[in-house]
Amino acid sequence: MGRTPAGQTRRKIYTFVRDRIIRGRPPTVREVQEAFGFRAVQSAREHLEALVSEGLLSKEPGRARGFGLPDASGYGPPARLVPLLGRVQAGQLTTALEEPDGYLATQSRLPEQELFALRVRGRSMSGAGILPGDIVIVRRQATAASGDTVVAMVGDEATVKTLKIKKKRIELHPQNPDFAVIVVADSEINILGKVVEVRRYLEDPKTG
Amino acid sequence: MGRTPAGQTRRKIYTFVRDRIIRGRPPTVREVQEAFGFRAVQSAREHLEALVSEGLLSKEPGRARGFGLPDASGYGPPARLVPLLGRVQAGQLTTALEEPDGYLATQSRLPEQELFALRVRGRSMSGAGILPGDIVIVRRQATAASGDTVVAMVGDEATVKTLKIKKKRIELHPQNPDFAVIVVADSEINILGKVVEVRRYLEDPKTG
DNA sequence: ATGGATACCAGACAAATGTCTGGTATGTCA
DNA sequence: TGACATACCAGACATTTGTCTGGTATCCAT
Repeated sequence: MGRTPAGQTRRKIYTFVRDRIIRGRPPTVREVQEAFGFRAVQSAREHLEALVSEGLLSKEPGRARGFGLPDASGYGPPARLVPLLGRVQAGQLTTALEEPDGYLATQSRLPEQELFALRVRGRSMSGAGILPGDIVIVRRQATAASGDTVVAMVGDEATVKTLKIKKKRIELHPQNPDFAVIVVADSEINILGKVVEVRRYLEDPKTG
Repeated sequence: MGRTPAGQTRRKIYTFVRDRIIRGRPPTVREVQEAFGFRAVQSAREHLEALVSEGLLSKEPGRARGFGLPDASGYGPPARLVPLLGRVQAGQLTTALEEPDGYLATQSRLPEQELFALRVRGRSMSGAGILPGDIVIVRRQATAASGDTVVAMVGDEATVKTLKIKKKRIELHPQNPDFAVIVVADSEINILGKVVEVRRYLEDPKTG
């Protein structure tokens, strides 16, 4: 019946669908139909197919709620959750991973198992903008390049430091003049991973 | 046939389903069945229903891919995307919001429209651990409390500062001795919002 | 005006998916 | 041992959902 200017409804349908996907469940064709007051399923379907042709949506034909966001859409890969660990003590990483304090949404393409998040204690990295209470997201790896910010075991607890590789030894540099450089033989270093992201929540992220 | 120790398979199914929801589309009962090698749909169904009873999953009966993550699950609300703006110039916030540089996954419960993200320029907030290139996530609001980290218009560009409310005037404090405090009459202040989160990507978040 | 494109509609069919009934085997515990 | 719960299976049915065919109305450019 009535007719909408070209592209207007289309755009709204796109935002609607995208929002639903991000929230965890794409809409069915009929849900789109109802949300926009179409009297025919086909109307919704045509818009949706058009959005797929434009590359704004992807879809798996024949499957219920088959729409998705294409990887190359600039909206980032689908989010996934990374376990947040309160603290990690000697040899306890695997155990800690099984009982996380919570989960953080990230957009990393890495397998979930390769990432974890850790709450920072102490001011030893303040000079690098990593403050107590901040959360670092870490990619698990046993080695790292000189200059990388890493999580390593120092004594019996995991700490964040800047890695410096020297000829015969390895140094863990704090970024704060009040703390001392830690020097270890390269056979003794125990690197848990490399920091790929730092986060700071200035208010409760759940309520805020 | 074979039988698995109590709860083991159940736990794996939970992780599987949760992961799929976060990625944007919950599995069907039959997808769970196949993923775990059940020879009957009902087996998968029983596990799923049990997870709902335990409160680990929510579901809408009768609907395709009807499972979801309960809000109170501790895994945070479903992720949603916040638009990332490269820079904001005078009066351009609304325009900028329509053409974001990308999107970031967050777990905020706030409506999507109330949040935006901004890339930080300059070292004026280094003392607060906010470095150039960092991303701040901002809740849109025209006022804020003294001491809050805010995004405000200074000249014709948005900048991040600490807000101090004095008797008759408002001060925007940098956190860096090299920068000067900005003093404005409280009628002239133009606050875009309050910083609720700071992020720093130490390697390319898409490849990393 | 006319052909084409867009936006929408009505009704149906078929596949995907949720749900159900009734069963077997294995473990736990009184 | 027997009652009970758990884990699983086989096969079917009903609903939801994707898909299709054929149509009307409006706008635009030629």
